Amino acid sequence: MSKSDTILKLLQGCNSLQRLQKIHAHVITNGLQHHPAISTKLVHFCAVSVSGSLSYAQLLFHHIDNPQTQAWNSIIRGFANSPSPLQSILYYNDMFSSSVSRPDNFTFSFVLKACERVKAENKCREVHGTIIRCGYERDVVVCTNLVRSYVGNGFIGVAKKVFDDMSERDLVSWNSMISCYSQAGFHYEALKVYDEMKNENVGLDGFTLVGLLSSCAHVGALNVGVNLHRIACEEGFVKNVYVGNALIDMYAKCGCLDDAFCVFDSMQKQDVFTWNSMIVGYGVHGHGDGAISFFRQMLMAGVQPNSITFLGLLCGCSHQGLVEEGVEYFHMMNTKFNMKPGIKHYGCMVDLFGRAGKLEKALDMIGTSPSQDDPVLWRTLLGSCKIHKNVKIGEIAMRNLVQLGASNAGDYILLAAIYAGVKDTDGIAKMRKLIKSQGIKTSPGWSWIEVGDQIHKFVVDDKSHPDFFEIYHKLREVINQAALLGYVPEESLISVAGLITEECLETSTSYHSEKLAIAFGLARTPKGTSIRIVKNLRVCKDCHSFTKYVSKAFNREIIVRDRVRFHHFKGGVCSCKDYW
DNA sequence: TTGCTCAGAA
Repeated sequence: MSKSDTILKLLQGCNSLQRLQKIHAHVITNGLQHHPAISTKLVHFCAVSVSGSLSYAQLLFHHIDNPQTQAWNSIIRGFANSPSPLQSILYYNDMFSSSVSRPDNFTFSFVLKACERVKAENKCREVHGTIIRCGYERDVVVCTNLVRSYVGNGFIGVAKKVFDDMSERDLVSWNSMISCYSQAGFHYEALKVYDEMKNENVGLDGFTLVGLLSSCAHVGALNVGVNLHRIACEEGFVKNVYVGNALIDMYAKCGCLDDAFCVFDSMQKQDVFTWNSMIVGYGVHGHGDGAISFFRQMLMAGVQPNSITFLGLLCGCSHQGLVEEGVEYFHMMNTKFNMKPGIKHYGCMVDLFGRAGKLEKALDMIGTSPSQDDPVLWRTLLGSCKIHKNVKIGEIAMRNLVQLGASNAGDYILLAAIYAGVKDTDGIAKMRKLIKSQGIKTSPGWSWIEVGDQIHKFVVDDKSHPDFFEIYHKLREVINQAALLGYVPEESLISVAGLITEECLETSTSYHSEKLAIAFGLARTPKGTSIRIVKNLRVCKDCHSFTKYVSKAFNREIIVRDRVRFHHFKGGVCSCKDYW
């Protein structure tokens, strides 16, 4: 066996950096440092292996006279997955300007990963052009990476076009499209991709299920989620811990804590994600005690909590008014678990004190937080001032938001509602004028409803639904039925001292998105079944009252998940006891 | 030597 063959063999069995350095020394003493296959292997090991070292890979790489494509690929790949992915793009540029070696399908896949991670949108487009010029636009892996890179850079439409134009799409391509949509917040689109996927006979796996379940959780698509759960059982994916965790999250976010627990209980292995999904689930439902109980069990099971565990706990304490417990866990982070509370934990504490009416303490909390420049903290405080009708601190919060240049329509509406709460008509007029004169934009309100396995989305005064004529007809009938039981529509916004939402600003008519969704639900679902609505904004006072009457008039349970919490309407009353 | 997965207050 020749010396170079011996060294190549040694390299194959190499499993640590120290061992590699010894082999490297051996390479040098034998004068083989310019042997192409050896130097390429050395660089590959250092750049890609978990026990490698990128800086050592760089050192080796710069000693190669004319690095071959494979060596370039290793260094580009290594940096693409490293904490400094920009380096990967710089090496890619170098390859074009200073090397005779040409990029191949691997090079493009790796550099696209780097573009995705550093948000290099222009580079992503440029690489796309090069891919076409070099004739790799039919490579399924390259195109899948291109889709991911475009989504990661915010070009959702371009990504979908690349995906649609792919000559071949395998299961990973479909999974990537779904998970990209899901992670970018395009949940409705993610579920639509699944509909397309079903016609293509590519099957599905754990990755598919996790992406889809995550989108179901976000939009509250329980029927689709339950269907996926059934498929997961049939196809043997329920043992996959990622799938189990995604199922727990889906059930919890759809308001079915019992089903979430069933999944939790049936899992053979529970990791920190599993426990967190339960704790957060109980937390967002306002069951602080449930979250605490799971937290204790988690510690007994020997699972180490992390920062999200505490967010779930603090959120639960805040919604249930468990101030003392919340304070205890906030301190415990530092004293017992050596974790520094982040800005989001401070946000929970501001909410905890604020909700409980301890507004001065909430204000102090912002003072001690790592950043007083975070608009979210001040906005949380403003929300608490609305609940407790505190004009003084409300104005302080607003002043800070304005100074930070972060005030939005929602904030002015909150302050207007605070003025309305104390019947300060001048204050209300001031807010109304500000909103009008500054042309402050509201975020558009929408409501989803799931009927069968389809999701129907409505906006205020929506006329885009193919059956809108029928829906409006039904809504008028529903309003009449509700009126027979005593429902009186609230006339206009700010003049009433009630809950005013952004949606109220958009229109003065009574056709808010959730009313349309409710009318549609009544028309399209069997009598006696529950109707589930998901909203992106808070429920307004008028819609809340309307939904109570509808639940009684039509003998239906109506479950509304708004931006902050769940409302379960049944027999004319709501689970929030009109306090939200 | 390529590509895809789970948790968060307001």
